Amino acid sequence: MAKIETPRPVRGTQDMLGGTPEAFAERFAHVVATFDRVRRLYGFQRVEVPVFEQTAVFARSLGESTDVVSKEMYTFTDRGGDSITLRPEFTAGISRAYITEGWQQYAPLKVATHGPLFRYERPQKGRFRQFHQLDAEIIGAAEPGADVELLVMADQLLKELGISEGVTLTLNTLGDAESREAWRAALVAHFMGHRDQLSEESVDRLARNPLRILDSKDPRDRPVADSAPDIDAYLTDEARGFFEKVTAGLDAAGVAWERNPRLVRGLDYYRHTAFEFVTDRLGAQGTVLGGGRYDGLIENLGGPSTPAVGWAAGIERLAMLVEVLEIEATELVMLPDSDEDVHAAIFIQSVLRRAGLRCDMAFSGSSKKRYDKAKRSSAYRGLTISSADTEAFAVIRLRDLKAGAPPVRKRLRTALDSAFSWTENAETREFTLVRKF
RNA sequence: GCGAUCGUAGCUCAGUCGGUUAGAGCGCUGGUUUGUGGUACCAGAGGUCGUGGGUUCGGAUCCCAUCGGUCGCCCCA
Repeated sequence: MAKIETPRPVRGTQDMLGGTPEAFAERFAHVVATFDRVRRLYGFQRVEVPVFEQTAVFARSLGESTDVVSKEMYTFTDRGGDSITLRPEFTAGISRAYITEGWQQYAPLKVATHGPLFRYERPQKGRFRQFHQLDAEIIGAAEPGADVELLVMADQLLKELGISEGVTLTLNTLGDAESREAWRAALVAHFMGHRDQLSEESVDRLARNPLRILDSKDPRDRPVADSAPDIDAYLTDEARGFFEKVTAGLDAAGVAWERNPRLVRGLDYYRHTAFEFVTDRLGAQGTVLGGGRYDGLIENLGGPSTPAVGWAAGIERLAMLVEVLEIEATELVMLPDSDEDVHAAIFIQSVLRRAGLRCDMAFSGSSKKRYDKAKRSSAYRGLTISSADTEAFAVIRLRDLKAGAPPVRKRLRTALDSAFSWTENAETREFTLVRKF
């Protein structure tokens, strides 16, 4: 018979198993749970949007011809002939829903979501083809207070995850449309003047995406990039005022921030505030949480001119930074003394579990093997279950397996009450159980 | 799309100037120890050395190709 070949996992996808020493699945869940708790503190409503959309949703919002759209999306034609794309981000889908579901009536809308996203990229540390993000958006608020609120929430989230140490909020303004155009023109002029000193890649960027030269990693570009003009001189009074209100709000909330005049965005719809929480603990992927104001996006999608601001954070990246969590250990492992006691053990275990105790029992094995297995596991205690000489249901006894296990005897007594009348021998500490019903 | 690096048991790895039957620890399976208890003892299963080709009397080991993982570049919504 031909050997069946197991299909390999798709490149850039991950499988996460809980209960392992790395506890990655637990850390992942912890990040999500913390986000869900914090977003409620700020009054962000949970929103659910589809995992796939018509390709146009992302193509229009991102700009038809960018690399991202042409090369880095999971796009396919479905059976009905429609072009469908797996969401590479949350913002476009939420914006589409804002328009098509009439959510304008709730503006300003504060929403949060999380889930899987898909990008056709080469995987590396902290980058996957299916990955997961937390997302928060405020739609329909033009005030800098919205930017502040999102940043304060992000700051609290990172603090509550215990990873704010070594993570810095870096902040910039891209100005309003007028400021941005003036700055862009000045940058192009500056880079044209030093064209011969730029890397080949940056010469290419000059035509495609000149702002991106500013945050180039190539050391050859740094002198020219560092001497390029900041946006400050090109800001309109309005744009400057907006940015000042954002930074003043952060100061008022006690959120630490750093100005990074080299922080830019690849897409044209960004206005005013752009920010990233960065760290050096994730290899080449420094950004842990990033976002900004995208006042032009909803209009790009055919909606009314609507101001909006939001951020997203990679759950895997956050999970890599949080401490390894203590895995919730089994409290009681059933240890039937012989095969005849297995059914009694099954019943007792079901009673204890209904009462909220974390119990487990091996599927097979002699009492010795069961004991060995329990001893090697992380379980706190064993519960031996043996037949009684009398007509009693069973005799049970607690056995410590780990030093420093949290007390359980009191809860055990209460749990037993629900199904047994029992006596506890003060000397041997054995419980003799008699079924109530 | 480009580059570097790594692929040996379920896991972590040893073995590689070419030479008997490819090893260890952990895990797994079975057994022994008549037991308030041991991180015991014994045995066993499990490998096309990623895949294909080449050089050679002989390849896990050298060469080429290919696939896959990891990390980086590009890109970063």
